[in-house]
Amino acid sequence: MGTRAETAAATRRALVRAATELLDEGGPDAVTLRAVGARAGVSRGAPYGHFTHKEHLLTRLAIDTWDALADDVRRLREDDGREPRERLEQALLALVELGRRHPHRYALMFGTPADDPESAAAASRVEEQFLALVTDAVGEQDALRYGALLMSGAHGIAGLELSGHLSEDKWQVSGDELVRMLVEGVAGNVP
Amino acid sequence: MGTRAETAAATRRALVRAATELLDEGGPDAVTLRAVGARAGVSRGAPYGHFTHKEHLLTRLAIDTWDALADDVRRLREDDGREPRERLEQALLALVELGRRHPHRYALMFGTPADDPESAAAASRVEEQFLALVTDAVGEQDALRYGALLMSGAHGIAGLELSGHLSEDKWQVSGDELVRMLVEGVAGNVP
DNA sequence: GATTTCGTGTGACGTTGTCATACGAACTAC
DNA sequence: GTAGTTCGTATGACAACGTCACACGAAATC
Repeated sequence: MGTRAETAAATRRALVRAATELLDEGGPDAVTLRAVGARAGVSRGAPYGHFTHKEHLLTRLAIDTWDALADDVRRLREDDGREPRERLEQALLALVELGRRHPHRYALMFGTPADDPESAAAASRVEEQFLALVTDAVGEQDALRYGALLMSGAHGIAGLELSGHLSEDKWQVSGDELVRMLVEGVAGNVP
Repeated sequence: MGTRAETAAATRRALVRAATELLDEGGPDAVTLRAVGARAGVSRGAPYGHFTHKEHLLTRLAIDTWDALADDVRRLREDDGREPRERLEQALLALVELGRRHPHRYALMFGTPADDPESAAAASRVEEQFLALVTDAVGEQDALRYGALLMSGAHGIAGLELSGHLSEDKWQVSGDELVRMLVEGVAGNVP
């Protein structure tokens, strides 16, 4: 890492890593450019050499999370040992689980309208992977409609869990069970 | 409005009103206590006489929106001219429509875990009203589970619409159609 | 070896949330 | 009616933040 381009790329990675850690540990308020710079071992102004403004850095975090999710779903798709419907259910559970494990990243992904084209592309890759699973499970006919319904359902379950509006005490049902009911209700009607 | 208590209450109302307008017009970033004070005709420090901190004021906005939604659903419930399933569908559509009409208020309601007990109570009132509609449509048995699933579905549809991940061009289906599919799939199985 | 490039450090500015303090008018008690 | 109290409001101040302008210095280019 002697060359300048290499150290600059390393700094950029360190910035993204620091921002991710700060977000996971302390939520969005903890992600200040000063703190990010400090944790990455650079000054408070250094991020501006790599990102135009703070939101640009946050968008990068969202893209990375989208991409990681796309990889997870892709791996699920390549697992031939399961029934299509079970793989579909696993993919929806992966989204809900992402919300549980990294709530602030999840909020970042869906928080604000994705105006950034790169972010939209990353989200599209997840949707493509997911849509293929839906097609395997319910057939090509109406896969789009069912896919939209399933994604909405899973996203709603994740969202209500995150905002604390899906207490198991109150509704007598867990998020995982809701995902199963969702798949059953949608894919069960289309044999 | 001569007495002091009256003018203070009027100021408080003006602050809430100003904050609501600023939120609707310019999103969360536009809601600064200075701007709220200015629009309400008071100084930047005046809000601290009525709310402990900024988040307290925002929580009040969320509660008011929850209460307005509860009223809407209650009115729907008292409309005896419709089939139970249609009223249920209307209630879910009301949630989605709230997201469309007041996206920033919607984000406020579900944005952060509702730690405030008053806010949780307001949300509970909506859930009670909604649960009664579900019971009318699918019976008392498993109404809780189906209610949770329907709420999740509607919330997910609203959320994906707000974040731009439910483009009709891509999925060949509108949010309203998804709500209908959701009610059909859930309430249709329980005659 | 001289010059250019560019990632980085630093100072500065405006804005924001929040607190301490001071003012003044409405309320209370005599 | 007057004196004292209460409390909503106005103002000054402070730290933290995002962001820009500028300067420095080492790597890259010739």
